[in-house]
Amino acid sequence: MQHKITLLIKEALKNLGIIEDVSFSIEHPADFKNGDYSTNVAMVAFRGRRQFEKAIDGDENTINVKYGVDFTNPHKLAEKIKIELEKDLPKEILKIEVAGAGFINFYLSQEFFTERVSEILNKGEEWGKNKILEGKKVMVEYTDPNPFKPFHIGHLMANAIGESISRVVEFSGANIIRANYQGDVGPHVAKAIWGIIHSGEKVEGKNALWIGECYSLGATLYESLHPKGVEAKKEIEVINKKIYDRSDEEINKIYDWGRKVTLDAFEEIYKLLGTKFEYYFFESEMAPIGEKIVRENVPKVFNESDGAIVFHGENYDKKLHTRVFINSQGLPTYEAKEIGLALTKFEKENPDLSITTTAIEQGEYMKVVQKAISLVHPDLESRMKHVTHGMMRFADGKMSSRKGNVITGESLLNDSMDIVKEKMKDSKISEEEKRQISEIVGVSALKYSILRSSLGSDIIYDSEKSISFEGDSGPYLQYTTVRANSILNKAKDLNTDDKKETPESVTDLEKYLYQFPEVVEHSYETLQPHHVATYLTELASSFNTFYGNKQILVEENKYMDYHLNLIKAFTQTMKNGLWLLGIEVPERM
RNA sequence: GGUCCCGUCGUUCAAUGGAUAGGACGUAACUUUGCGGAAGUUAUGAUGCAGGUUCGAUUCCUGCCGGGACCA
Repeated sequence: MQHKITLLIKEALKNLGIIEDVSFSIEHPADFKNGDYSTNVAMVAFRGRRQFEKAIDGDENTINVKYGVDFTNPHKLAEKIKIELEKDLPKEILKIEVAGAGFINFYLSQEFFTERVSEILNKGEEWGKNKILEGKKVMVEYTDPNPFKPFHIGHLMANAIGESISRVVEFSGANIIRANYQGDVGPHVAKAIWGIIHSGEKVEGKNALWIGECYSLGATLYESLHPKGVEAKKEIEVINKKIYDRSDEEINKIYDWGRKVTLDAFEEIYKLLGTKFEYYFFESEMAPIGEKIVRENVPKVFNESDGAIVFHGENYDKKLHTRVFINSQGLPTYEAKEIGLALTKFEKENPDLSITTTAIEQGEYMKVVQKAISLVHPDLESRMKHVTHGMMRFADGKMSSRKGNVITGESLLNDSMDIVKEKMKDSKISEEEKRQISEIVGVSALKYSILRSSLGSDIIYDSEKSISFEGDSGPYLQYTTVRANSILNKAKDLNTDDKKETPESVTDLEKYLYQFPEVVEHSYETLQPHHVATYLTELASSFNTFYGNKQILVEENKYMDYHLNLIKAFTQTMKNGLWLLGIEVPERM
């Protein structure tokens, strides 16, 4: 429709003799009373003429030759364009009005909206998809928790965002490959193993939570200046070496056990969250690959410096800085491993686009690493994208897994699910179904609270406020959809043969519904899932208003057939949209 | 100290350079013989400060103030 209006306007401009190339825009006004589409063409043309006037010092004759039409302000020009447009209006456009500073507003006809409702019902699960990335392969890396450390709410945040981005990209026609990158070697593992050994307990039957506590113990002592801490630090460094060369039988055993236990625990959480990864990359595997690439590219890209190998980012872009890729002990750093990872992704799947999502604090680091990669492989530069998200923070400061003041993802999920159970305590639903519903709704509350705001901003963790079940929330969207489905179920056996009239007025519900594909596209272009979240909330709200104003299932409703189709179109759109956020819709709640 | 990001109702979050800056929470009223009240309706209330560009600036530019990230 937007395209059609663009052509109409271009035609009108031509007929008016405006030969200047006017780059106007067409958008949906924020307020429906200003029409369904709106263009600023008159204002842009006016500005164009003003600039033209300045350039030629106001020679009236020349101006009017160039513009073919005389106008003293945008509003007057808009009126002229309007009259031109009205000479041949297509049936989808009901009327045109000029308003404000010179906007030309298009009001679509009831027929247009009725057709959209049918289109939604025909497309079903395909509704909202586009073909921008048809035939393309896109790899998305996200979550990235570390074995031997707790899966904290930051990982929960990363997972919700990465999963939603994956789905939005998938709706744009791409073949999606989900990847997870995990640090299975390094000081944090040594700290955890030190903690396990010094707990004096047997590992049999112990879980990931316990390993997390052992890690916290080791990490705290490692940083302590107390004699005990100094001693622990030495021991941890010894363990760290032994993990690398696998020279100690007992440590190998603990390592293999702990790695499996924590990874299995992560898998439980992924299942609950609805994520399934195709690839798991590990730092231990990326280290030798990255090291080799770095050493091969000295001195072309990397340089030796005091026994280490570094990359001088500032030589290429003054916004970058120097980072160490192989340290003075000859060991590859995170940077080297990151190079190994990036190239492994391209070697395994050769994606057209490789998206990496990390916390915002990795932003500067990734810029340097990606510059280094693009110097080694110039063809990959345009195929790598880095998306950052904010942190989960306590109201009084930063959350740190190193200090142990973390909220685990599991406990937050449990809290959220408990609130749902509490809300359902008086309902007659069976305990088993209540458990299932509490999972779906609890996860939704959490995911929505993460996905509702634009990426990059922090989320302040407050146990009272961060999980919301009313108003602007995941459960609100689910509840509204469930209610709509409930009407459809009740209407199944009703005969609507004599209730097939089409109403003359169009509600906000229809006006939101047809915009869904545009929202998906916008969300892909910006890689920002919150556009979908915001849209769904507006859509659900418009349904609730509709629901409050209309009696659907009453004998007098001669529009019943159309209303039921409209509700079907609504539930379909909600279902598709919530899927993009990684949220399911329960049967009832 | 350098580079980058961010300052919007009391709180939390929106707004491709557009129209009266929009939701949610909170607060104050109201709506249930009407299909699910986790809902709806109404009221309340904000662009850090000072300039600049523009027909038009929350958005772009400059300076200042305040917060954060990375680097040193």
